[in-house]
Amino acid sequence: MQVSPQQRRYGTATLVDVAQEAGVSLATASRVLNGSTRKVAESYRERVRAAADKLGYTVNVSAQAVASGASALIALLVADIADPYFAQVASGVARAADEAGFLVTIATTGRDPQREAALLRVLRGQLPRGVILAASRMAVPFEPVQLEVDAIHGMGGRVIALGPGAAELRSVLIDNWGGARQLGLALAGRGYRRAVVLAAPRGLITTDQRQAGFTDGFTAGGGRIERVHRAAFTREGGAEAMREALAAGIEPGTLVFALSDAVALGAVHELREEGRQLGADIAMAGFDDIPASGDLTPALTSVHIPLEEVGYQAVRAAIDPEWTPSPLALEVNLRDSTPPPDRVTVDLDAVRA
Amino acid sequence: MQVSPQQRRYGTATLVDVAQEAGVSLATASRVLNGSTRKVAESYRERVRAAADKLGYTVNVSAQAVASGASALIALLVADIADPYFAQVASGVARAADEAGFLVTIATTGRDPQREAALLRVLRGQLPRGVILAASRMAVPFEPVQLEVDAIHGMGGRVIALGPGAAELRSVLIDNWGGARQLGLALAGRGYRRAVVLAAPRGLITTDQRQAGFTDGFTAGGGRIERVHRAAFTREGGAEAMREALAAGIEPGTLVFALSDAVALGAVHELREEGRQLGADIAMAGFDDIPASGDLTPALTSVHIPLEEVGYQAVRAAIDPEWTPSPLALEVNLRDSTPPPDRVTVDLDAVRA
DNA sequence: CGCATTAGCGCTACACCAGGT
DNA sequence: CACCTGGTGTAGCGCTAATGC
Repeated sequence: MQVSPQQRRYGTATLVDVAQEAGVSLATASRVLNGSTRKVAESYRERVRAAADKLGYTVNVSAQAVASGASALIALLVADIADPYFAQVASGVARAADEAGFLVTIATTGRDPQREAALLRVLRGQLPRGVILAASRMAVPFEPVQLEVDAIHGMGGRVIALGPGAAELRSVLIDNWGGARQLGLALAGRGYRRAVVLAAPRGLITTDQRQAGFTDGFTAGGGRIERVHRAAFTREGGAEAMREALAAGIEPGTLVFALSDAVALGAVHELREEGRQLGADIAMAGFDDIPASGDLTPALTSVHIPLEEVGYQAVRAAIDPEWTPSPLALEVNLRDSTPPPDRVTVDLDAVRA
Repeated sequence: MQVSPQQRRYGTATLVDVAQEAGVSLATASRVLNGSTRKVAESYRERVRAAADKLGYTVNVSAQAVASGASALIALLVADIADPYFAQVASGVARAADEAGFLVTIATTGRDPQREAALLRVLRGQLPRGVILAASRMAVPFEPVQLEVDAIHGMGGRVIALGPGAAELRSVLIDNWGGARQLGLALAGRGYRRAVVLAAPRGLITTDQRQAGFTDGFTAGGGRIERVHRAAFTREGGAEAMREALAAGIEPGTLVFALSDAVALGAVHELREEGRQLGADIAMAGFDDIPASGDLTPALTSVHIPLEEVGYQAVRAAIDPEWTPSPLALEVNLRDSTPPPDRVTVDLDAVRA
């Protein structure tokens, strides 16, 4: 925080300068330029605005924050901004924040709860109006994180969770369970009977819900979950889980369900490395429906989440007192990575059994 | 900026509280907790830290910024955070900022210079130590943007440009021209003789350089640029340009060079819609080598840019006075979207001519 | 040398006051 | 004269950095 002399304001006009230039009081200038509901005569408004324009004035938001005790800031916490899932959410957050005249600060947790807690503490120092917790939430809340969340509430900030509803937190609801169930039903309906699940470590609400929903739907449709392979909830994790799955043996015509598209993409990569074919040989379905999934050949079956909208709603939830959660529509997109399984294969299979 | 009474600090400890709790002066507490090189006896350090911990103290960065005239903030301006190119850069920025104890604010311009200027003005209000301009820069600087850049310099902030070197700005250099030239040479070397370029509107430094470099390399290798189709520098623009290109007719064995992978991905989508095949039928090369390009089948030939590193270096350039630009290594990755063109096709072609 | 004291950063919010009904 | 309307004056937000002891 060492500051060289010339770093200390040089050529940067302050409100005092503007007021002086306009020949009005500091208070009036403040009211014209930076909010307040109080009325100011049009003639004064003009003069102040002209002066501000002439001097290239910009409000010092830090000073504003110090004086008012709150800032027009939204803090966004994601696991990894390079991940298309979070990037899309961030896009919606940026759009909503911009519309509302808010600035966005972003930080990445790398999926480490310890880091998440530390970052929350730092972010709290910005007195953000809202904090959006997009990094994966645990079923059993991590104590230090919980403490920070409470502290943010204490200073008047709002904490928004994505996905699972949570007590004490506003949430943008994502029906992971329902979407996964629909997917399971649809794929069973297409004729799949055996599935292998590429899952994440237990404890993440999102993944637990997806796994449970899929299992429910797939078995309800007459299918059976043969095995579950767990690895990190990332692309690399997907490759790893798939390696494991292949080592354990996967018969042609088996469906592989990855708990996210990122995991699925990693798995597809691995599967191809091993010389297997995506589609009729090994079918694959993901979740999230990120853009890259559509570029895959054959295109990946997935459950579409309007992620940009999720981010947008999260900001609304943070800054609009009237906001109420409205369920976001998920959509199952069956594509060619899960073709109707070959009848012959199914019959042979029955015979073999 | 209206603040309800309970938004006004409640339960949030300040430095005064900590100092009181620890039984030391405000100044000492400040020195212990928030930097400064001045020495404080270990016994005092202990007491202050214990008090801070007990009260859950976090420095109010806004107050810090007001008092010191600078904040530990990096502002990042991108065209579109959902775009993998920018998402990867952002990832590197986040990592570097975190390492250095900086916070990152992010804003999206949507490729609109007008918006860029407006956002820069707002961001300036945060007194960021550095501003990273990742949104596409124009060959002819947009006046209002230039004014804001000057203002930021005036207040002691550093403005970092990505890509093309620029007078007066520190830049993380990306050798678009050289990379594109290598690509052109390599593809001519593989045997391609005719190329169609899917380009962006003139005026963007990045795209102009890539187009020029490719043209240089490809013709040097014995190839010829048949046509250039211009559309927006986005995925949708790629689809549009490809539509145009297909309408104008593309012979099998022709190489299509898209100025970015995003453009290429849009083009591939379009090409498939039209029933054409990627590879031997229509070959395609992109630029950037974003992860999604590797998931394409056949995988997309592209020029790899270490985007995460670009973001990382940008932050270093912003906060490290000693930083000097070191060229980042680009790498041409020839993949199956540009197979060696069929000899027969080439011969037939020669006969036909 | 190592601590405490304090001015002041830019701004907002409140208290205040002048003039017209 | 009390009341509104629309301006001014200024305390103080939490912190840093220069000065004092």
